[in-house]
Amino acid sequence: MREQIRQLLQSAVDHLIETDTLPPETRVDILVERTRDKLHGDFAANTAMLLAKPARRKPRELADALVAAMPAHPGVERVEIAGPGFINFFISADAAFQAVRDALSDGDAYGRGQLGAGEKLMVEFVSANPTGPLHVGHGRGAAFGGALCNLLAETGYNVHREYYVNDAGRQMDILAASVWLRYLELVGEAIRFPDNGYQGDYVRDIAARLQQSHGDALRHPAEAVLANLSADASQGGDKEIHIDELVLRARTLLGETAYRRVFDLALNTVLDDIRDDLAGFGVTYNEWFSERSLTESGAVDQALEKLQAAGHLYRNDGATWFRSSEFGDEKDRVVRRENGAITYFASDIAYHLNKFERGFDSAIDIWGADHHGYVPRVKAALGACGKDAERLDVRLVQFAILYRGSERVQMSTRSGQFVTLRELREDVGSDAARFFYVMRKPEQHLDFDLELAKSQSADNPVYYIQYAHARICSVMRQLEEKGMTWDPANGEHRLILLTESHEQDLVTAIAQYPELLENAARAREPHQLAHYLRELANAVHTYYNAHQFLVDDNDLRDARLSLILAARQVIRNGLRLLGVSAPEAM
RNA sequence: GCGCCCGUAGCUCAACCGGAUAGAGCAUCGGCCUUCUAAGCCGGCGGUUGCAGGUUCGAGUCCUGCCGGGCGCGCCA
Repeated sequence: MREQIRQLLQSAVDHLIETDTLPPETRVDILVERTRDKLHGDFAANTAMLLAKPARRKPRELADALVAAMPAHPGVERVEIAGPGFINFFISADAAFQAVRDALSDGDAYGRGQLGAGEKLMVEFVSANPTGPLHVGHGRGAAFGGALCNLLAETGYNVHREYYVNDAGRQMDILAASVWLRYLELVGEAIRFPDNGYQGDYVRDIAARLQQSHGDALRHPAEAVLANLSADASQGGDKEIHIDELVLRARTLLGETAYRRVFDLALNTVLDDIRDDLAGFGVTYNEWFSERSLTESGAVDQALEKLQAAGHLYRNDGATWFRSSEFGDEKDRVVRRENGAITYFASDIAYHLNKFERGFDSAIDIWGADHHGYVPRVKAALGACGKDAERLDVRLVQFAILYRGSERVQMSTRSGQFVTLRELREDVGSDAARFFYVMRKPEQHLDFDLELAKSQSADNPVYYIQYAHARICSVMRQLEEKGMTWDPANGEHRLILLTESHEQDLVTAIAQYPELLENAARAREPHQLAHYLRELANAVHTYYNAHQFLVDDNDLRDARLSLILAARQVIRNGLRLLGVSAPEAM
């Protein structure tokens, strides 16, 4: 309906241009909005006000002309001009009820749209380093990314969900070394665990698996492991140098083959855990893309050669730098260190080039907000390689700040002090967690009070919405128990009997759903859907309390049941996009 | 110091590319269960949208400058 009204206005504008009421070449974005106040009708357009300036005429005068030039439409009952020049549209009851019929006939497909027009879009999200379990900070990225992907897919984008696995970096080496040191402890060596090693219990678990599969085969005497190491931080030294020496020691003593076994066991164990965790959270991927595959295939070298050939690299202090400052970054960045190792940034350049070379029309990256300084350099690299950096859309998600009561919970993967996503799911459930995460717009800091989420989880708005769904299911069970029936065909014919204001409100809410999805997808804001569902649930609960559905009058009962079943369908569809279940009973 | 994000009711947050009288939940006060699930509904209280300018027919929304909070500024990832 909104689109039809937009077209009516467009033809009116065209007509005014043809008749010279408006100057030729007049361009205006015709925006049709839902009204906030029923007195203003169902839809409103500000077109006349926007045209006032180029036309040098008063808005209300133009509104009159637009209305006069507008073709008739059976769904539009009347049009009014109000306020400073709004054109308000009142749609017919029958046109409004069409949404109810659509929701019932389209079922799970109700709300789907063509905004994306099949655009091939890659969304990369979470992509946490596989050096430990996901924590609650990653949970927000997972919930947001998962919901956004669903939303975009529902509105006509061809969405590819991807997790970038950082399986090639120094952090992974530190994890492998940490596992090996814990293994040495298990087999009886008196080693000293480094300050900068991974401290979590999962490291010991992986070490135990290593012992199960390899016995004593990877054992080396503690003296050999610890010999001639520089001081650790707590010994007055540099923890980074210390840990790098330990990694090197592990590679040397174990040899490359055995070291790779330890490394891969650590990687695969953590990755399996992450995969399982996300699946349990309702988040799945089309592809887990390996960083190592980029280095091993030579893609990173090729990317650097490409930059080199274009003259965007230079050497300074023994390192190789990318002239990113010429592409909008605040300063140049190192891509190859003095010791010859490529930087994380270099493989990220290769990865982002790879995204476009794989044929995606555009890409969305979802990052933690602490990486915001990274955006300009990645876009700079794309630009320097001749790609359109505008096709990369980086969405930053602010941190979820955890509280236990009023006390802030400090988290660090390295120290092993964090609340895992798995713990959160077990405590508050996936439904509540996913909804809570996605309720706020991503750039808003999220205060996540664990005590509140656990102790008062019934207050979580997700239950309010689920309850509306369950109540409708319950009505249908009661229908059967009372020996009554619902005739869908008759219900559709009798919708005109739904004249109560609560019924009108619910009809409007149902009709709004496809438009809402489009708005939310365009803005990349799944939280709009969460808020919409709350309002829809409110309309259901209000209606439920005000009117009896299982009445003796067959026609009225059929009509009312059709309405609430349409509402149930929308709740179900919306919750599905958010990754939240729609229980039939609570 | 520079950059990005945020600042709206006591608290947590909405407000659809700028639009009509800034809305919800929680908290608080008061009503509604012999009737389809009270995890619900209805009503009251609660606002100089951080401050000061500017642009506009119109600003919570855009621009400038302050104030306050968060994050980032590495040959780490």
